[in-house]
Amino acid sequence: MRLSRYFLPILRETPKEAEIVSHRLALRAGLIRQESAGIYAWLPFGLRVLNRICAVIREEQNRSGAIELLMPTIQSADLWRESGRYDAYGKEMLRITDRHEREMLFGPTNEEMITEIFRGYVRSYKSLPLNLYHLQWKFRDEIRPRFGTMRSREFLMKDAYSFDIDQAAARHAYNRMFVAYLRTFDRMGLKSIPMRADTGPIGGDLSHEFIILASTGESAVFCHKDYLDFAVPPADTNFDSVEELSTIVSKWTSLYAATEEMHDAAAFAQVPAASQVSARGIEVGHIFYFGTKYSEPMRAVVAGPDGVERPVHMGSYGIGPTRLVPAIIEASHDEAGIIWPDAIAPFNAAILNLKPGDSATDTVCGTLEQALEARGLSALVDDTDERPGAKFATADLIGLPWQIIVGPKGLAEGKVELKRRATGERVLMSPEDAVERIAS
RNA sequence: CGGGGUAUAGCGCAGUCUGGUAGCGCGGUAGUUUUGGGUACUACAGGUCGUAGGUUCGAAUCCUGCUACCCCGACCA
Repeated sequence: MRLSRYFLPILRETPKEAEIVSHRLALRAGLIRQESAGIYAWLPFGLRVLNRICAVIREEQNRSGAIELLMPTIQSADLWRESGRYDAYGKEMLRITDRHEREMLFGPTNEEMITEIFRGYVRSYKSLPLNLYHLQWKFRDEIRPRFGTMRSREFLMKDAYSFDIDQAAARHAYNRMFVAYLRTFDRMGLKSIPMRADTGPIGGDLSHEFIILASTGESAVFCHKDYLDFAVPPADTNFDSVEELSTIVSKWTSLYAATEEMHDAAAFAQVPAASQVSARGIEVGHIFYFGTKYSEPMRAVVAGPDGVERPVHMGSYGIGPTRLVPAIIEASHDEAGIIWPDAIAPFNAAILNLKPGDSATDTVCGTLEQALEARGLSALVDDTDERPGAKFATADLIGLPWQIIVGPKGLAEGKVELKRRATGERVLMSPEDAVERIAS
């Protein structure tokens, strides 16, 4: 992709409304544009990041055995009356009346709808376990949205819903998601810590928030520092093995870790002082087991081996991709701009043509782009008329993991300069070697 | 919802106190210049001063209502 033909509105100055670094950088690097309070348009560059985050989430959800579907954003109020949440949810729910005066709502979550779908088809324990998920826009009319897409009213959520015959089976479903979440955040370069959490209005008695530490986090968190060095479960983890997963989950819940609401100062005091981490955190995922809270009132029942019908045991599991974008920026940036982790970078490399119009630099830039694409990698070629200094500043701001600097000076010796954004390391090498290095 | 702010060109701001018909920097366009860390110069384009009403010969400026947005708090799958 040539930058001169792309749509990347970069801001040199910081819009005054942006208080935290991820919000500032998301605006300056042309990722998002605010349209109303808590409502954002995703510009092309930001959308590429969002899509890559969703791709990682899908891979790990699928690996764990979950199955993707897609439910609508607009739901019927009647459905929510069945669970009793239509009145309970309060002003945070955006209620809509259609032309026939039917009461509708913009979904803040989908427990009711997925339960309705489930009960329409599933009758037997033989169809279980089942975990269905989707990635869909949600709307919660937050009292005060803030920090860009960190807490927005309209946001994208991956929400998964598990169905099992009993509590023991549901526990395994919970563990599947637990492990999938550890892997998902790790792949995005984030150190997530599962913390015992309040279940809130969703109910249930087993819940963990996945928190990443960040000074701008919205909640105070307390944990044992060893969590930061725990090894994340590998890709070949057997998600069907009850024992294997429960061993992993036991390990990851063995040490103290709690959010402010669940904090137990006495228990935390038992942690050696040198290992106590008292910090702020961003919630990037939240998982719940809530048993039959919805299946009972909504009559989602399945027959067991004994022929007796019983309410299905459920859990729900959320990740906010539109919150992950700022969370990743908070965790990975420097003075000059964003530093995208390789797994979710909008392009793999920036190719800086320091002298567009020069046949040598033009040719090498074109060759590099094609060579990268042949390897399944993407590149953004800066072919604009800017000064080299401006191009360096732009490349650092938008934070692609690699920069290939192509100028007449280096080409005189047949070399380009390869810069790693994260470390700032710059090495002169042949164009072929640069491609090789990025692909490896 | 309580408290505190803001609204003037795409972005950041001055001008408002003391009313006289709008300005600076960045950005944009054209050109000259420069060419490995945000180059310099010249010219040009771009604003119903959030909105509705009032006072006045005259309102960005004074008064009143409204709206939007931001910050703190409470709130928060």
